[in-house]
Amino acid sequence: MYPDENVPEILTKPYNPTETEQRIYDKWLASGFFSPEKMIEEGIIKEDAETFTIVLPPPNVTGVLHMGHALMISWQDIMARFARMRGKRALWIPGTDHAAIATQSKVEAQIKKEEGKSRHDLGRDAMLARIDAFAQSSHDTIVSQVKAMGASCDWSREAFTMDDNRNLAVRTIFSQMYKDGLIYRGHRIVNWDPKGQTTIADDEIVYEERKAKMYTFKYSKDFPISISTTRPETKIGDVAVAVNPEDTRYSEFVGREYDAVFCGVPIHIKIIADKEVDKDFGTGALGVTPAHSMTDWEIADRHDLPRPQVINEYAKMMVGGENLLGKKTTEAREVIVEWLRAENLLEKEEEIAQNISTAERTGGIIEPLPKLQWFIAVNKEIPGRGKTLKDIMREPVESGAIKILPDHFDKTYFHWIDNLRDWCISRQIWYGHRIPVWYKGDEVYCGIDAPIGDGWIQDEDTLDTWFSSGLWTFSTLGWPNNTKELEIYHPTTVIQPGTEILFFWVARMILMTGYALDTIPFKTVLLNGMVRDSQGRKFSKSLGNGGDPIETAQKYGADAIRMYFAIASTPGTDTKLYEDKIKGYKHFANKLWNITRFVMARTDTAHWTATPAYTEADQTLRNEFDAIAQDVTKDIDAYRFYLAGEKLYHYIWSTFADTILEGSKQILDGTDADAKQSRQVLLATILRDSIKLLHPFMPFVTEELWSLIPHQDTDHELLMVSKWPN
RNA sequence: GCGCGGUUAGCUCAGUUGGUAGAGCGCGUCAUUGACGUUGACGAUGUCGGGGGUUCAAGUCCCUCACCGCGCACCA
Repeated sequence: MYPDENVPEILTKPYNPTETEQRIYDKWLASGFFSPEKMIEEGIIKEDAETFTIVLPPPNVTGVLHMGHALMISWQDIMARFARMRGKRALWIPGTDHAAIATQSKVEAQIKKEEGKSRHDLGRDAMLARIDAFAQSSHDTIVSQVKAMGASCDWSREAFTMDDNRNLAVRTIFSQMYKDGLIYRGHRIVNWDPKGQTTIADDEIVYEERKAKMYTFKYSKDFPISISTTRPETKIGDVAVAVNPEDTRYSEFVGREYDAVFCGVPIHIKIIADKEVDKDFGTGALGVTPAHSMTDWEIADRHDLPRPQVINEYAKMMVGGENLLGKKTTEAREVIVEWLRAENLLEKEEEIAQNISTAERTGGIIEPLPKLQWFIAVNKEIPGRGKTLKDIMREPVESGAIKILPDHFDKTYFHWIDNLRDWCISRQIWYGHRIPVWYKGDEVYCGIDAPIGDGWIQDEDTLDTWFSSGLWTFSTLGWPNNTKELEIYHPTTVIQPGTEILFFWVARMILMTGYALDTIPFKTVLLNGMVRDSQGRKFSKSLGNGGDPIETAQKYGADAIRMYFAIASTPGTDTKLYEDKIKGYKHFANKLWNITRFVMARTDTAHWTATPAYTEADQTLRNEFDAIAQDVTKDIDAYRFYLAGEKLYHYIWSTFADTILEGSKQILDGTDADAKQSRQVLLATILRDSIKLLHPFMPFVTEELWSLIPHQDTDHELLMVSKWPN
């Protein structure tokens, strides 16, 4: 029986994360060491220490943190704490994202539900005030949750994608791009979301497979060619029938023009030949509707065709007689099909599977419409640079200046760039960065600030949220001001987004940084997959399948969730969440707690501070540990947290506790004084170094234990800034 | 249609450069008033999706097929 005289009272009870974590986080905050400048001031690191910079992918201010955020914070904090302990000038910049359409539609839905009002009932200013209030409260929740996960972010540098500094950055880069001719206003066919009443970018479209009816018919009895469509209501807007140039069935008609009255609407159809037409699809003839189909718009470009619009922003018919005018597209479709039947023009009706385009945020069915919008030209040469924005996006990944992990994602990335069209950046919503363009009569002014003089009216539209997110690595460091911080901390070291925002965000950051600073935003892109429930489903409120990391942290400790995500999740791959496993890591924290209790009970301070002199057997054990430590260091360096975490878990539990510690009992109770002394030092030093190695993964329990064990002079009283072993 | 990923123990997943198949959970047997029951010891379970190839040696490299997931394109 060993008296616990060397053991602090707190260690005699099981480890209690909920009692500990808040206290520890406050201690870290009070130290100021989340700011690298404070570490320099205290002499812990040198001013010229290598930098490690990471920006937090800013969570949307649309509510609360979810498991995906918990994963993201777990990995990033491992990197930040690891870098800090290795003596780097480590900076982790936190922030939140205004998320434009996501936030606005959330608040709109809430107001609609609770007060039955639309945003137009409230008006722009009142609506924006409501959104701001919501965003502020979401922000506060999110920040407290990020802290609860133990994130060692430098809160003094916290940013918001729509605060004053970031707004200045947006206006600055917009006007530069405008002057360079890379941003232009154009009347083009865009993805219109009738539900959200805004345009959206190509990559904001989500395709859903549905069954649809395809109708085959002729415009009129004497029209020579049959066409097929799933959307008969758009055919009022047809101006041509296109066939493949090689299609001999129709070659005699090419060049001819016909007039018809289609469901009461006069139309004029020209027969044209275009290579885009697949002669094996349907009848091999395509009714060309330039205003309501992307490909048809391009065909119209090539053949100089008119582009009459027949469907409006509310997905209702804007031409036709009483039977059509003002009707929803789905109703109009019925009307026209009935008319075709009555006129005996309908030749075939068949069910086909088709991909329908929906808006990512609102779920609205996309209606392609011609509209006057703002675009970024990705294929245009940048004045004085001899390359395009597409080149800027492609080059650093091609050359290896930016490394994507897992590396097979670079193929996906290049594929996306190759298919990229001009980026539509204007949105008809209110919440977001207002486009810095003003109009007066025919005059157009673009600048960082409003033009001088009366009568200027600012563009009503706001910018795609990813426009400001694209500036995140450098706008958070003070750009467009030429700050010292920008010089020191940029390009950042690594960024860690989910695979689903590789295009939305990663590509846009590379574009914006390459354009504005002629450099890269980061050197490594570490992608994480999605966190799903144990059945592989997405977490969602409607499913009620949980997914609240804070609730889970209260139950098992933030350390347990962090260790879980470190080990259970590999780059680029989805992770299913199992509570039992998280529970296992809570047990592990307690195991470490009890290991410390044992070691402290059988050692005294001298063993922790002595210069080690081991017996041969103990030296071997120490060497084994050193090898593990080196491995772990290499693994973290190479972003293999799952390997590092698992090695530590195993070493500490199976090797250190079950083998070394169990084997020590005999030695400690034995009569060989040298062996005993050696073993006591061994236990103390391996434990101390294990606590260090584990700190990036499980910062709370390790910091708490650190405060209880004796230290060497070379170590700091805070584990967070103590020296990494090896 | 093009591309990417996955398929390893009952379940969930590792397996970094090719060198005798691993972990956790679960399961079975046993132990224990001695740091910890949030414990310990021991144990069972695998034609590493199918087929072919390269190699002294393949879960790992190459080809091919199947199924699952995803991205892009098409979507008249």
